Amino acid sequence: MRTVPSIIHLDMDAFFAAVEQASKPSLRGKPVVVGGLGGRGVVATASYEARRFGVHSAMPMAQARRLCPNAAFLSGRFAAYRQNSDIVMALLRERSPLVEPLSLDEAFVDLEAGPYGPALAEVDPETGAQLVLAVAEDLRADILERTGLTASVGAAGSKLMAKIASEQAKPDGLVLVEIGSERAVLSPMPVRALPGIGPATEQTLRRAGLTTVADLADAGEAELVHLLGRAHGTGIHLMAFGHDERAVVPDRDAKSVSVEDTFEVDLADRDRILHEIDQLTARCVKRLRAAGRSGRTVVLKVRRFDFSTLTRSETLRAPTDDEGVIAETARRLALQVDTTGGVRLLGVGVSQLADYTQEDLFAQAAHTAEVEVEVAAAGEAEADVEAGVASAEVGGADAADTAPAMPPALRRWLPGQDVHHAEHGPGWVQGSGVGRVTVRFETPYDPPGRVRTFAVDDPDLEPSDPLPLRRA
DNA sequence: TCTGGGGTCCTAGGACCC
DNA sequence: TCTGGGGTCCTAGGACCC
Repeated sequence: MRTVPSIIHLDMDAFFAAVEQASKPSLRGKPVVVGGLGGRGVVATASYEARRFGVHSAMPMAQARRLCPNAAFLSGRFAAYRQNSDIVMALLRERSPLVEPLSLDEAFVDLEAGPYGPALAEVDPETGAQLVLAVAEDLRADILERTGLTASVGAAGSKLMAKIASEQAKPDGLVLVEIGSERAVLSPMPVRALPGIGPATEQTLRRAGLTTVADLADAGEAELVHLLGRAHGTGIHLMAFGHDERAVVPDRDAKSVSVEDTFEVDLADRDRILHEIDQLTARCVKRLRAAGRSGRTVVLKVRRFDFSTLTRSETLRAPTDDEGVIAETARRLALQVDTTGGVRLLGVGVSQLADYTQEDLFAQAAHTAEVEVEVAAAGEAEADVEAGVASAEVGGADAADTAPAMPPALRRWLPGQDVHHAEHGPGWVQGSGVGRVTVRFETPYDPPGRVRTFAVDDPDLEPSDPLPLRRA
């Protein structure tokens, strides 16, 4: 048990939308919505201005447009988010080597392991809390100075309470939960405030008459285990008392790699489905190899026209990063799924990852031989596999979307995208349609800029990298 | 204009082995 | 003839998080 609230949880405020507003001066103070702009997109992040209209994360984009038609709707710029996330994480590591990122915009830090550790170990609890507050405010000021973005911070004696504190601190705030006050803070909160309690668990608890964290503490472990199962029940029982001994652990290795796509229109054609599986496999393998890993279990995910979702998996005899082996496996799994009525989403993933890549040619050859025997045993399946392979190869050969140099006429201009014009300099795409693209020319360092419209194939206009939010 | 994409952890049943 | 228990691996699905 800590005597000083030396674990902090940092959470950037409306991160994606805030990066957009910092990058694009004309959007500051205005509603901004970042997410999928297609017919089936959802909101990733809404700025606080957009939230006032009821727009929030995971909401269908169509609904967000109805609620807030005057917002700027932007597709994400992950390079820009990554850039700024790297700056923030580096500032955290100046305070302690024990930084556990949870996503691009969120992390735990254990200050006891860093330069303030010795001081925190010496002082009385009251002085320790003051020191933590000073460190956290200094951190928030550094982040603002280096990125122009605001962060909220919670400080406490455990991950659980630090996370709850940062939620209370939002936006642009700092909250510290004093050691010993955990139960008083938690008791009046709705059960949903506890991480790990989502809509389904909330319903289960509500049916049992449990709505606040105090109710959970009173219920007792046996009842919670009965309602929620062993692991979840005991975990939530501990949390309800503010007990949480989990350590801050940096550098967690990924346990799976996966790629998925929702299609604008459901896929009905089997050959088209097999072709998409090949494309997804290629993307999955690229990321697997970039991480220097290989996997033993191949997972195919299918979401059907009615949103019913299922997975099929197969575990190989040895880990592989071979695109052919993984694609062959995923295609075989696809043939086990009933796709009549259409397919809304396909996904390909790999799990049971091995630490490094080893070409186990013998195991792969043995596996392939095994599969051929199985397939030969089922005549109909054999015909399907061969038809699938043949059409996928044809599809791959003429797929223009993978060509490295796309002809300018086929270029896609996405709202929010960074561009550079030979004459007008840096700007971003406001919108495009009917052969035209509208660009606003402004940078993070200047007042709002002017808008101009070009032909979509204007040779002077090209995509560009995001600018840093602060000049070097 | 209903419902993204990338993950983690847990449960439960069946196979298989000792 | 009737009847074990435990452990591990694989598969499928579900809840949850950002």
